[in-house]
Amino acid sequence: MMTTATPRPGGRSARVQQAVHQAVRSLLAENDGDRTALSVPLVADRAGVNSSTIYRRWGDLPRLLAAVASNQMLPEQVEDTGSLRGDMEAWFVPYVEEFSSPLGRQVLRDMLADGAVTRDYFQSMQGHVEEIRRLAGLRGERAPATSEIVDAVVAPVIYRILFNHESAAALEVQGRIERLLGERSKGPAET
Amino acid sequence: MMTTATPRPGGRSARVQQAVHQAVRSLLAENDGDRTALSVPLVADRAGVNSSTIYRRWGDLPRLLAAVASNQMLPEQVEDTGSLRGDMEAWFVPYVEEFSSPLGRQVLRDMLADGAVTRDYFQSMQGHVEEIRRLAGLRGERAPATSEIVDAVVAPVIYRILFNHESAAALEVQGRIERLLGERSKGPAET
DNA sequence: CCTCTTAATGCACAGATTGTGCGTTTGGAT
DNA sequence: ATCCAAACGCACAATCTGTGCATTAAGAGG
Repeated sequence: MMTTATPRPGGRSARVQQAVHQAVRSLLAENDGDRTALSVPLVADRAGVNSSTIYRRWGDLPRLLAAVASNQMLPEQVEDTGSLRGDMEAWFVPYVEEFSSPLGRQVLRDMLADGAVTRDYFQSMQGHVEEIRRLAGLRGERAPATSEIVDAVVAPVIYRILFNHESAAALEVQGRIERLLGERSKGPAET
Repeated sequence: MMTTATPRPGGRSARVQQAVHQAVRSLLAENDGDRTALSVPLVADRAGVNSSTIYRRWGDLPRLLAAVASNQMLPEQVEDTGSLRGDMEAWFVPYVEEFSSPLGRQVLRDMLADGAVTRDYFQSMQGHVEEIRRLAGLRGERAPATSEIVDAVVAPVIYRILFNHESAAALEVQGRIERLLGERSKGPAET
C-alpha cells in the first residue's frame, strides 16, 4: 500500500516527512513558487522539526523540493472509462491542468532539478501509459505503442509548458489525443 | 546573436561577464556538473571579481547558472546545406549531441531553473526553425509548420533527454526528421 | 586632451544559512 | 520488559548571503 521505502514507515519518521512536505507546500503556495523565499531553517521551523533533520534526510533544499514535487504530482490514477480515448483524457488532462498553472510549472522545475527523481517520475508516467494500453487491449482496442503516445502527446505538452509557458487551453490536449488515435481510420480531425 | 542589453557592452562590464561565465564553466566541468560544489564566493574568486558583483548582476547563483547555460547552448547557426532535411540535421544533431551528455543534461537543468531564460531560449530555437523553413521556401520545398517540427522532433528529443537520460544514439534524431518529412498527407496550415 | 557623469565594481560587515559531532529519544524486535 | 538501531534535537564553527558606502572606469561633450 504505502510506497515508503523507509525502514520504519509507521512511526515518527513518517510524521516528520509529512510535516516537512506540508511545510514546503504551504510556503511555496504563500510565495507563489518563489524558492528564494524558502530556506531550510524556515521549512524546519514551519514543520516543527530541527534543521539538521532536513539536512540528514534530504541533504539539500533543492533535493527536498524535488522530492516534494514528485510526491505532489503523482495523485492521478488510471481509470477505466470504457474507451482508450476516454482513459487517456481522464488521465492526462488533469495533469496538464495542474502543470500548466504558474505554480505547477514551478513545481515541475523543482522536480527537474533532481535527475534521479525526474527519471523515476518518467518511469511512473510510462507505467500509467502502459496500464492504459493494457486496458485497451482487454477491450480489444488497438493502441499505439507507448513510445508513440509519449512522443505525440506527453512530450510536446510538457515541453511547451516548460519552455513556452503555454496554458492548458493552448495546448489542446484532447486534439493531440484525437489526432494520434485517428491516424489509422479517421479522416480530417476537427478541432 | 548575443542579447546585449547592457548599456556598455565593450568595456569592463563585458570582461567581467566573460570571466564569470568562464569561471562557472570551468568549475562545473571540474566537478562534473555538481552544483553543490559551487558557490558565489568560489566563482567570484576564480573569476577574479568580488562576490558583490555577482550578486548585483545576476542576483542569485541559480540565475547565474541559467544565464551561463543559455549562453553556452546557443552556438549553432542555421546553414544552407541544399535541402530541408540536410538543414534540419545539420542544425539539430549537434544540439542533441551536446545536450544528451551527462554534463549537457546538467547544463540544460540549470537553464530550466530560470523560467524567463528558458522562454527566451525557446524563442531562439523557434527562430532557428523558422529560418530553416524560410530557406526551404526559397528553394521551393514544402516544409511542415513550425509547431509541427517542434512537436515531432524537438519536443520528444528534449523531453526524453531530460526525463529519461536517453543517449544521442537512442534518440534517433535522423529517423524522427525523416518520418516527419516523409508524411505527405498533412498540409501546412498552421504558422 | 581634459572634465564630467554615471553605471559598475570593490570593500567591509551584519545577519542568515550550512552542515556536522554528540547526546537523546523513538519505535520495532527479542 | 528490555534491548538496539535509526532518527532526531541541540549546539556551534565555518561559510555564505546580501547591502550600504567609497572608488573606479567607460563613454559623452566641450
